[in-house]
Amino acid sequence: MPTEAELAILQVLWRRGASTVREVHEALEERGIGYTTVLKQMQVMIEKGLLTRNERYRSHVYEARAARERTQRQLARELLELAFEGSAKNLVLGALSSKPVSAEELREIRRMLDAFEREQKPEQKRGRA
Amino acid sequence: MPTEAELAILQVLWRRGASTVREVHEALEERGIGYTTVLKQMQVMIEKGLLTRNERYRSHVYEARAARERTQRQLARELLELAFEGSAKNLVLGALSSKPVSAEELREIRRMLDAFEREQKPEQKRGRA
DNA sequence: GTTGACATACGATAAGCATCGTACTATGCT
DNA sequence: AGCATAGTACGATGCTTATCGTATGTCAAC
Repeated sequence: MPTEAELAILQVLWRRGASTVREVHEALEERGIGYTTVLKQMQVMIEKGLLTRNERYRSHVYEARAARERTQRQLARELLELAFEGSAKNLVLGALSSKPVSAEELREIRRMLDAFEREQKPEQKRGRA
Repeated sequence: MPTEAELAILQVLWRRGASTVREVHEALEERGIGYTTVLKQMQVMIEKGLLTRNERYRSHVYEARAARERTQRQLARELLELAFEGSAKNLVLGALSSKPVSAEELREIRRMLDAFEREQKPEQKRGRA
């Protein structure tokens, strides 16, 4: 369970892929946060197992250890238990009412639901693996 | 943005309605946490504006200041920005894949989507105030 | 081989969180 | 009145987070 600052760093790494501290720091510049702060945070994240790094070069290259989707799933689960009494429906409701959602996005969500329902119902014979 | 421990207390208050510290403590007993700990936390939550209390009786009676839905909406929004790059679709996906969801719940979610789509169409509507 | 630029390592600090112990207070029973 | 009980208030502790400053290492170019 990454903290807020850690999530900001993870977001950058997920978006850019493997990066140096300097690159992450620059991507986070709008936050007005010091270089060594980012460095230290990333070092701590290594210890926590959130990142891996390649030390072959002078500037170490960091990478997120877990895929974005996996972390997101875990966070959703956590929030679900902590604040939504496990009700996925309410979490979805919260997500949708928390900010205006475009019709386009609503459509995509619906498509996702379709896919989900198909997958969840294995009583029907499936042709593909 | 309530912390984890604070959310546990809020959950109890939302479920039970106005309650004394003792009642909250008992509802949380499976956590094996001390009485004065709960008391202190609730006092802090008063200072933060998360709770209100009625001191008319010897045992003060506490109540959540914000409705469950409002807090949930805010939490969803927060997680959305922090970890999902604002993509409601991905948050919904995360919620659904984080644990098995019953067909019944899927149906309800779909119904909710319908309601949303209808609401979004005529004009830009916000959540209730 | 000294220097400047850039890197990492790491200790220090201030704030917030979760937890509890102890002190104090009000109530009711005998 | 005096005591036990059940409450609140609050300080202290240990831990984590976010932040930064300083020390130190590396390397290229003069």
